[in-house]
Amino acid sequence: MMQESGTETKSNGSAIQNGASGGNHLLECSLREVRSNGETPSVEIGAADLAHLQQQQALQVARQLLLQQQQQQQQQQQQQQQQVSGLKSPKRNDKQPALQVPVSVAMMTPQVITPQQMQQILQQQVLTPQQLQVLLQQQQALMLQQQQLQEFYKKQQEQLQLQLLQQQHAGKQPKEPQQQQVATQQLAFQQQLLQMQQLQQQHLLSLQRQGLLTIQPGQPTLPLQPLAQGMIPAELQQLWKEVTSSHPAEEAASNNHSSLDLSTTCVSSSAPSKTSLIINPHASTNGQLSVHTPKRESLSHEEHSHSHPLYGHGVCKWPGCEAVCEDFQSFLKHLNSEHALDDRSTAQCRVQMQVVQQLELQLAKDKERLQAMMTHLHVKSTEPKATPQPLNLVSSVTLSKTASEASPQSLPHTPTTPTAPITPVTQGPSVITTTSMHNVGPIRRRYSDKYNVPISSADIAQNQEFYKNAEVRPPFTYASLIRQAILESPEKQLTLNEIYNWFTRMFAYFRRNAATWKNAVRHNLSLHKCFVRVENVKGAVWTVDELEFQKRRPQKISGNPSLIKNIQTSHTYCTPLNAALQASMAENSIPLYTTASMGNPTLGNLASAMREELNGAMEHTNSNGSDSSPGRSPMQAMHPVHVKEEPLDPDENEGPLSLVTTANHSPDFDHDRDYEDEPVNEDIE
DNA sequence: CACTCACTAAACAACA
DNA sequence: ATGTTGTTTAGTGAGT
Repeated sequence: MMQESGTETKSNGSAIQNGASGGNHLLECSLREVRSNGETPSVEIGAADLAHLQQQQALQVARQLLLQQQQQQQQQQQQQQQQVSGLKSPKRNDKQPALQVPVSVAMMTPQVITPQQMQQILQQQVLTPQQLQVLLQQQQALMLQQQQLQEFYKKQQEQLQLQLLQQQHAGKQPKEPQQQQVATQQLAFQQQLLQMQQLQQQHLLSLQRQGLLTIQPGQPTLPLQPLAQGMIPAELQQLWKEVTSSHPAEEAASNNHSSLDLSTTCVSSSAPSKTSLIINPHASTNGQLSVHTPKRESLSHEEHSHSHPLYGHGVCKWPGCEAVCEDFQSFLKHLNSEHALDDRSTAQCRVQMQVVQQLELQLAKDKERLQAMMTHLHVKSTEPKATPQPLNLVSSVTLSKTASEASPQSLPHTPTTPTAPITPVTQGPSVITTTSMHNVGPIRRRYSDKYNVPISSADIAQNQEFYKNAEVRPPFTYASLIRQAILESPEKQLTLNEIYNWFTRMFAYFRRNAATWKNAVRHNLSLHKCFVRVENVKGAVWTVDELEFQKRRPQKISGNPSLIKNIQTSHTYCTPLNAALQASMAENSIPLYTTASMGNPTLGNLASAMREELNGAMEHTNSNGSDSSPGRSPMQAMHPVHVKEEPLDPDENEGPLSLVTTANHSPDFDHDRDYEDEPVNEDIE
C-alpha cells in the first residue's frame, strides 16, 4: 500500500496538485452542505472581525446559557461543528428536539465521508479495496467517537451551568462579567477546538487524497484519530476541567486566551501523532497558558519557557516573522498579539503543515533511497558503511582497467573488475536528485550532457557529499565537471591545476588514476569550444563560455520540460505556496532548494527558511574555499553565471547575478554575439 | 547501420 | 632532462 501511493505520487506530479485542489474542493463542498446558513468558514473572515465576532457572540450565548440551561448543549455542538462561529443562531434553541437528529448528522459530516465524496475519491484517485476498507473502518470509529464527544459535551455543559449558578450565588464579583468570561472562554474553546479539528481534518483528507498520507492497514484509525477526533473523552474532560476551573481573573486577559487553550489542546492531544510537529507552531501558546495555569502538568512550564520551538535567540521564529523579543515574556505577548488564531495565522499554519508534510515526504523518500542504497551496496561489500566508499560501481570498463595508481585512500579491495550494479537503474528525469546515487553504476557517460546543464550542477552540488567520500564514478561528463569547477570558483576561472584539485577534492573517484583522468580533462579543455583559455598575468586560466556550452547540444530536455523551463526562465510567476511545493512535488525530481530559490512573494521567508535548512543539510557546495561567494547557491550555479565575450577580466566577476538575468542567457538569446559561428551546432533547432 | 558523442590513450609541441 | 600544459589524432563503446 505504501508503495502504491508512493509510486503514484512519484509518477504523477500534476495529479498531486489536482488531487490537492480537488480534495479541498470536495471538503469545502461537504462543509457547505452541512452549513445551515451557508456561512463561510471562519478562515475567510478577517482576523479582527473574527476575534470581535467571537467575543460578541460568545457573550451573547453566555447570556442565553444563563436563561436556558441544559437545552442548548446540542445546539451549540451543532453550531460549533458547523463552524458557523457557533453563535449566530441561539434563537433556534427552542427547536432543540427537532434538531436532535440533524445535530448528530452535522457533527459527523465533516469527518464522515459521504457517498458522493467517496465516489469522487474513487474517481480522483486510485484507491485500493484495502484503502477503502480502512476508510470505512475509520468512518465507523469516527462515528463512535463523535457520539462519545457529544455525550461528553453534554455533560460538561451541565457542569458548566452548575458552576455558573454557584458562582452567581456566591456573588464575589460582578455577576455578569464573570459569567460571561467563563462562558466566553469555554465557548470559544469549544468553538476553536472544533474549528481546529476541522481544519486538521480538511488538511488530512486532502493529504490523503493526494496520497501524501497513507493509511496504515494495521492502524485503521490512527491517522485520523489524533487529528480530527484528537482526544479521547478522558483527555477532553481533563482539558475541559482545566478551562472551567481556571480562575477567571487569570484568564480574563484577552480573547486570545481561548485560542491558546485550543492550541494547547490540539498539541497535547495529538502529541504522539505524526502531525504534532505540524501543529507545533500553535504550541507557541502553550507557554503562555502554562504560565498562567500552573496546574497544567502535561506540558512543563520549564520546557516552554526555555526552549520554545517558536522562540530562539531573542527572535520569534514564527514563519516569516522574526520579530525581536527581549525575553520570553515579551515573546509570549508578541505571540499572542501577532500570531493569534486568525485567518493569517491559520493560513501560515497550513502552509507550515504543507511544508512539513513535504519535508517529511522527502525525508521518507530519501530514507528509502538510503536504505535501498545500503541494501544494494551491502550485497557487494561486506563493509557496513553508510557511504559505499570502497565500492566502485564503474560501468565503464576502460576506467577500471587501469587501476595502476593507488589512491590515497584506496581500500583493501580496490575494485579493478567492472561490476554490474544490482540495483536496476532507471534513466533519470530531467533533473535528478539523490536518485543519481543509484544511477552511478550503469549510468551512461553522456548522462548529464544529454539532459543538459542543470543536471550536472544541481546534482553535483546535491550529491557532493556522496561523491566526496564514495569512490564512485560520477555520472557526469568531464565537460560538465570542468564547467562546474570553473563556475564554482569565485573568479569563474581556474588554472588547469586548480581544476585538477577540484576534481580530487570533490570526487573520491578522481583520487586515483590521475594520469588517465587528467589527460581526459586536458583533452576536454582543448577539445570543447566552451572552454576558453585566457592568458593571465600569472599564466593561463580556463573559463567557460556558457553560450558555447549550451550550444553543445540541443536543449533536449526530457522528463519534465515545464519544470526546467520554469527554472530557467521564469522566476516571476510563482504562485504562493504552490509554486514552492509543486516543483518539489513533481516527484522530487528537483531539489527542494531549487523551488525555494524561486522567490515567493508571500512565502519568501518560509521558502528561504527551507532553503537554508536544505542547503545547510547539504553542506553548501564547496567546503574548501572556492565558496568564497556565499551568495551563490547551487541553484545559481545551474544557470549561466558568467558569460564573457572577451577574455576574462577577473574584476568583472561580481558575485551572484540575479537569477532573472542569468536566466536570459538561454541559447535563444544573444545571437548578436560575434562568435565564430560554426556549422557544428546547427542542429540546435 | 550510420552517425554522434564521450572517453581513453597517446603523440607531439611549447614552455618553465 | 624533466614535468607541466595544451593540442591533436585514433580507437572504442554506447546511444540515437
